[in-house]
Amino acid sequence: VNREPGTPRRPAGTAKQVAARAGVSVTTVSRVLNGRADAIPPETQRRVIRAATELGYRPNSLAVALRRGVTETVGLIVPDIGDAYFHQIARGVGDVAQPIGYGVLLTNTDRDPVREEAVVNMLLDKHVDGLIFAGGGVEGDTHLNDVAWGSTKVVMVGPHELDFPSVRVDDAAAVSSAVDHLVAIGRRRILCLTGQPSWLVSQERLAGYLRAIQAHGLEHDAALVMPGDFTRTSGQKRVQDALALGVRFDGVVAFNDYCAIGAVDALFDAGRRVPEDVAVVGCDDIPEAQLVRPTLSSISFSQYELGRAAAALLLDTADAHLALQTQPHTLSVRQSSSLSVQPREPPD
Amino acid sequence: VNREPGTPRRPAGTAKQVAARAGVSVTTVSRVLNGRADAIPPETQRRVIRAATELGYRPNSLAVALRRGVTETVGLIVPDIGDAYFHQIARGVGDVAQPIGYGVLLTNTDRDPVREEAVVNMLLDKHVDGLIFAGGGVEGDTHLNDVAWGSTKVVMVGPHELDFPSVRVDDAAAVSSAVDHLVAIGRRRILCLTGQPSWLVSQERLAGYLRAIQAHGLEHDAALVMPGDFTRTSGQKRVQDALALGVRFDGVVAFNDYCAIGAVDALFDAGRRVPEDVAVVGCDDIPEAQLVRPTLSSISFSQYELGRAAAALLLDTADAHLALQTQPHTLSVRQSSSLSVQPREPPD
DNA sequence: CTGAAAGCGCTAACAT
DNA sequence: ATGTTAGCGCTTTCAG
Repeated sequence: VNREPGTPRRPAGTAKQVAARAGVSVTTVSRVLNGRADAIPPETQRRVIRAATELGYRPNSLAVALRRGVTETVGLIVPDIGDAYFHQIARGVGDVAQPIGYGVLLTNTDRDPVREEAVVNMLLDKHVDGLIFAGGGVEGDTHLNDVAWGSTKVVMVGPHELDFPSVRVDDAAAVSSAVDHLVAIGRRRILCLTGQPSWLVSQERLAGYLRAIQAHGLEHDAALVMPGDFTRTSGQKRVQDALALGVRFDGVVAFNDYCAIGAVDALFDAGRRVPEDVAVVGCDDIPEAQLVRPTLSSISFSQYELGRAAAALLLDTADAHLALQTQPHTLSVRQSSSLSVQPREPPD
Repeated sequence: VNREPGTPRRPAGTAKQVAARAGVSVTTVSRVLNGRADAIPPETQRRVIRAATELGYRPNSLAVALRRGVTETVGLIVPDIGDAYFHQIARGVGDVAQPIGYGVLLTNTDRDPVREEAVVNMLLDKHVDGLIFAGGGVEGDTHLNDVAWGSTKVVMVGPHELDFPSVRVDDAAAVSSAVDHLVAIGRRRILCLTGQPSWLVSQERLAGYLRAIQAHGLEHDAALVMPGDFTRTSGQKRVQDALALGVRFDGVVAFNDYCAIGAVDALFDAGRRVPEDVAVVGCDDIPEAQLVRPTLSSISFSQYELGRAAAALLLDTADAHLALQTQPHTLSVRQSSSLSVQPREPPD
C-alpha cells in the first residue's frame, strides 16, 4: 500500500551507538541526556551531546515506557467526536497535552456501556498515564466499577458516580437561570426537553428546572417534562408529541442545543412563531446556536476550557491550580427568546 | 490530584506468573496465547488458558511493541478537530481503528508548518504503525520531506505533494459542477472564494472553477477570484470587499462551507437577497449547511467515508479494497441557490 | 513437544 | 566521574 520516500530512516540510532561514538558507556549517555549529569565534566557532556546530534538520536519511547512506566500519553473518551460539544473538549485537551509532548488517544463510545468498557480497557492496555472521561455518567452505572484502573489517573468531565475528580459546570444552576429568563419574559408553562432519565447530566439539569419552577410559584405539570437523547430529531419528535397531545406551553428549555434546534424545527412546522408564541432556550451554546435562524438562546460555557481544565488537572501542569473544577456559565440571550414580549404580570 | 478506588489493579499478572501457575515455561505461554500452538497438546493449552484467565492476564503492550515493533496505534493529524470537516474524518478513522483494537493519536496543527513537523516527530517517536495526514498540503511545502518516516505507513487525505497514497475527491470536478449549476440557473458573474493560493486544495478547486467558466464561454474576470482562509469571517470580509469595490456578481462559489456562510452573512447585511440577487454554493456540505437559513447548497461528499477509507487503506483491513481512493461527490441544491427565481436580467 | 537463553532499548542500583 | 549489571515483559531462535 505504501511507497518508501528516499528519506533518512528510523531507528535513528540507539543509546548504545551514541555511547560507542562518544567513547563512553550507555549509562553516561543516559545521564547526560536526562539531566542527571551533576557529576559529569562538561567536556564529556559535550562529546555525548555531539554524538547524539550527529546520529540524530531519539530515545526509544517504548523502551523508556517499559522501563519507567510512563508513556506520555493520555486517553480521551467521548460519546462522539462528531458532536460539537465534544470536539471542543478534545481541542482543549489537545492544546494542553501537545505542547508538553503528550499524545492524546481518542475514542468514541456512543454512550454504549459495552464500548465504554472496551475502550477503557484498551487505553489501560496501552498504559496511558491518565484518562479523561467526558460525556457524563449514568445512574447505577456499574460497568466501570470493576475496571482495573490500577494507578491510572482519571478525570471526569461532567457529573459522574465514579469516585474521580471531575471538571464541570453547575448544571442545576445553569438550567435554573434559563428558566428564570423565560419567566422574566412572561412565560409560565415551560416545556422541558431532558435527556435519558438515567443520565446524570439530565438528572441535575432537571433538578435545576424543578427548583426554578417552584421558586417562581409555577404549577409543576409532569406532562411538560419530556425525555430525549440530545439529538435534533429527538427534540423535534418530543415537541411534535407535545403538540399532538395538546400540551400547552409558551416556553421551551432544552437540555442541549441539538435538542433545542429540533424543537424550533417542530414549532416552525406547526406554524408556531419563535419567540412570539414559544420562546426557546438551549443548553451548552455550541457554535451552531449562532448559525440557526432564529439564533438560539443558550446556556453558555466553554467546552474548550472544560477540556483544558481536565487536562491540566490530569497532567498537573504549571497552571493546574487555575483549573476551576466548576467552570462558570452565563446565559446568552438571542432571537429565540428575545424579550419582545414583557411579562403579563410580574412573577412573585 | 487523584483518589485510588478500591479496585483490582494492574499489572494483572505477567506471562511469567501465568507460566508458573500453569507449570510450564513462558515460551509455552507465549505460544499458546498467540496461536503458535500447533505442537502443543490440548491439555497443556487448557492449563495455560485457565491460568491466564484466573490471573486476568493481559499481555503488556509496551513489551510486545518493543519486541515486535508494532504498537497498534495510528496517528491522525488534522488542522483543527473543532472544524466540522475534520471531526467527521476523525470519527471515520476511529470507527475503523477502534474495533480492531487500534488506538488513534489525535493531533491539531492549525496548518502551522512548525507544529506539523513537531507532531509528526512526536507521533513517530511514539512509534505509531501508521499516520493519516488530513487537511491537504501546501505548495512547495518542504518541511515534511526531511522527516525520518522510516517504515511508517502514511496515508494522506486530500491533495498533497508528498509521495504517499491519498484518499480524496476530485476537487476540480466538484467545483466545476457547482459552477455548472450556477450557470444553469442563469448566473454569469460568479464570485469565487478560494483558500490561500498555496493550498493545494484551493489550487485544484480553482482549476475546476476556471475550467467551468471557460467551458461555458463566460468572461474570466480576475477581480472575481478572492482568496481567504476557509473561515466564516474571511468569507464575510471578501464579499464585503467585493461589494465595496463595486465588483458585480450574481453567484458565489465558496471553496468551503464556513466561507459560504460568511458570504451569506455579508450579502444579507448589504441587503442583497439570497438566492434571488445572488445564488451561493458552498463546498464540503458539513452539517451546518442544513442548519443555516437560507439552507446552503453545497458540494456534498462524506468526510466520514474519507476517514474510513484512509484508515482501511492504512490498516489493510479486510475491506481495504473497497476503500475508494477517489470518493464520489454530488451537488446538494438547497435554498441558497434554488432556482425558483431567475435573475431579472441576464448580466453582461 | 517444550524450555533455556538472548535481546528489543532503556534506566537505575550498585559498584569503583 | 563513570562503568557493570540487572532487569522492565515479551517473542523467538536454537536445542533438546
